[in-house]
Amino acid sequence: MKYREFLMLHTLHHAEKGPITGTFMMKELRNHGYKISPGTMYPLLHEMEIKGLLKSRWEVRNKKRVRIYEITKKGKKALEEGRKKVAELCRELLGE
Amino acid sequence: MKYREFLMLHTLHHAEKGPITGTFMMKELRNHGYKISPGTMYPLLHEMEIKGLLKSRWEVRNKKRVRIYEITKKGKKALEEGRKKVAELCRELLGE
DNA sequence: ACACCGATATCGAATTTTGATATTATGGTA
DNA sequence: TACCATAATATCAAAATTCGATATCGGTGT
Repeated sequence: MKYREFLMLHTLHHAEKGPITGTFMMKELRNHGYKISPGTMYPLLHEMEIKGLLKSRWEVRNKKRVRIYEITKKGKKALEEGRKKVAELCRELLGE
Repeated sequence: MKYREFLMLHTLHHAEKGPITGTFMMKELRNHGYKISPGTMYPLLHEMEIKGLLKSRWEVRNKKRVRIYEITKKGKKALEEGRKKVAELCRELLGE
């Protein structure tokens, strides 16, 4: 499980709760100690859409045009898989 | 928390249980789904020694000369810090 | 129409990882 | 002793990834 997968996992986690945008995710990740640059975030979201984990549409929010991403069925599956890996990681590093 | 920090954390985790070597850690990480090349592993161990998280010595095992790494007091502290971060990660992604 | 603002997109530079290859010491053989 | 095979460690150029400054794009107010 590489770094980029963790970023995807976080993204899916938030997308599961509700629609997300690029700036929202950057702030959210920042709050959890992940300083992600736009040059990583936007291509990441795009890649996730290509992979079918998210689907996007344009929308106007706060008088700004933003791209809204929503999680797909495939994305939810990937999220569950990712959670299993994190659970394993916890068992491994934090004990049973 | 970047990828390299996760690798360090895993390494400290194993070093806490007992002395480790480069090849041992590569195999161990492989078993947990992290495919690390020697070009990452050895410089990582060296960096960790420079940072004072591990200390090393040469030893002969199975008729081969290996570098043995042991965790230091500073390494144990770093391990605890890392575990806290993983625990946060789990709470965040897996729920309370 | 125009300027400003903020979200998204882009891309060359900087950083990190890879993986093939080199180095090194050991044990065995002659 | 000299030489070879083996395996662990070390190295480094190439590939992959991330950064971050800059560009683009559309909405809003004047």
